[in-house]
Amino acid sequence: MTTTRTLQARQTRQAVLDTARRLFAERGYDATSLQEIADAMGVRKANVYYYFKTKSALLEELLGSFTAPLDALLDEVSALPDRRSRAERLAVGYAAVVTQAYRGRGPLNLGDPGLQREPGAARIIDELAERGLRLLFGDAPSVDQRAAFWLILDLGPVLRRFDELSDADLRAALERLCLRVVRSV
Amino acid sequence: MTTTRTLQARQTRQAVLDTARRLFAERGYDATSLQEIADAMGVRKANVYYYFKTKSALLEELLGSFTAPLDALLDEVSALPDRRSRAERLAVGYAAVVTQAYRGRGPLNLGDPGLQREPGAARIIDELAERGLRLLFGDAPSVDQRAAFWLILDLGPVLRRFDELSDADLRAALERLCLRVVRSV
DNA sequence: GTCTATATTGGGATAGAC
DNA sequence: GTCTATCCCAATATAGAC
Repeated sequence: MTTTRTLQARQTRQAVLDTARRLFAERGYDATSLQEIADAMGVRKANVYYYFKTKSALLEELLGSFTAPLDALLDEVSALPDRRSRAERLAVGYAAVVTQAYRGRGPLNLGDPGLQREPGAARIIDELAERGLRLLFGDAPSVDQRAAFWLILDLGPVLRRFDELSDADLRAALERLCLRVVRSV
Repeated sequence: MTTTRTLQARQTRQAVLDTARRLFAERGYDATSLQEIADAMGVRKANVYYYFKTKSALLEELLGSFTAPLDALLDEVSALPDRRSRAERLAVGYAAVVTQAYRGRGPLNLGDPGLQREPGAARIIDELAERGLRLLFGDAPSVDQRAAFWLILDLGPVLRRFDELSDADLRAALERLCLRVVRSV
């Protein structure tokens, strides 16, 4: 049975994740303290630690919820036959995931130096990226192809500049941007 | 006259700047302590404070040495007549400056959340960017043009992936990348 | 100009009551 | 499950000797 307490637990845990994602995006991972997360939620810091043993554990779970839809997208794309349709589907799907993540709770900035320094997070990002890179450009991507790919992997700096756009307009703009960058190489 | 002491001062001050730039690039601004900078230079922390009153003062001077060549580039470009030649000159110049900064002492990652949070640094970056944006695309840039511009403003994530390229190859790759992105809109 | 020593604050993390 | 209280440490920054 689902007790009141386990329900409460689910809610609080999710609130931690949502708040952390927003604050990590706004201020960066390193500059966001668990104290600030707790304050923004209206709970005590120790309560946050009840759900996540360390700050990096919180980050990794957060990152997982961001990369899971991307992994699913790569699964789907790997079934497509030719490179062109793969690029198309990837751009559309990527724009959707990024927009959703950003507009829902703030983006997870994959280029955040704080993430690169957490070994677990860096590994997750690298593996996802390598898979996408090979799916798009084959096993021996050229320098230009790799450069294009790494350029669009982190859309955080772009997203931050388009607060005035509707979700649909933002997603469409990102689709066009990604498609143009990967198609030109 | 130039005494031994003022000479020493110039050297130490420059060493602080070089070391800080390298560490900020490698680990991020927030994650780099003045203690680490001092250790890497082989001096005491208080000595670093002798040259820069605060950590953010150090950042701003560093940022200035990065944006100065870019400002000069914008001056030069603003004298060109048509948009196409401007884009060409900007891409070439931008690639050169970024490569030089990166290979010389490590890049200054303009997308570092730590920089965005320092009001002085954020202002410098925004002013430079706005000027470049208008120079490239006129006074009313489209959504796609703005997206393309903000995308290439921070090449840090791309640079980090090309340690094996020679300076010349890296610069050439960045030129092609920038040109393709801004030309396609 | 560089050092030693220290003040002070804030962060991550844990113990134990309720 | 949430709280109060606390530990420990690292970071920014300053004072004053050499």
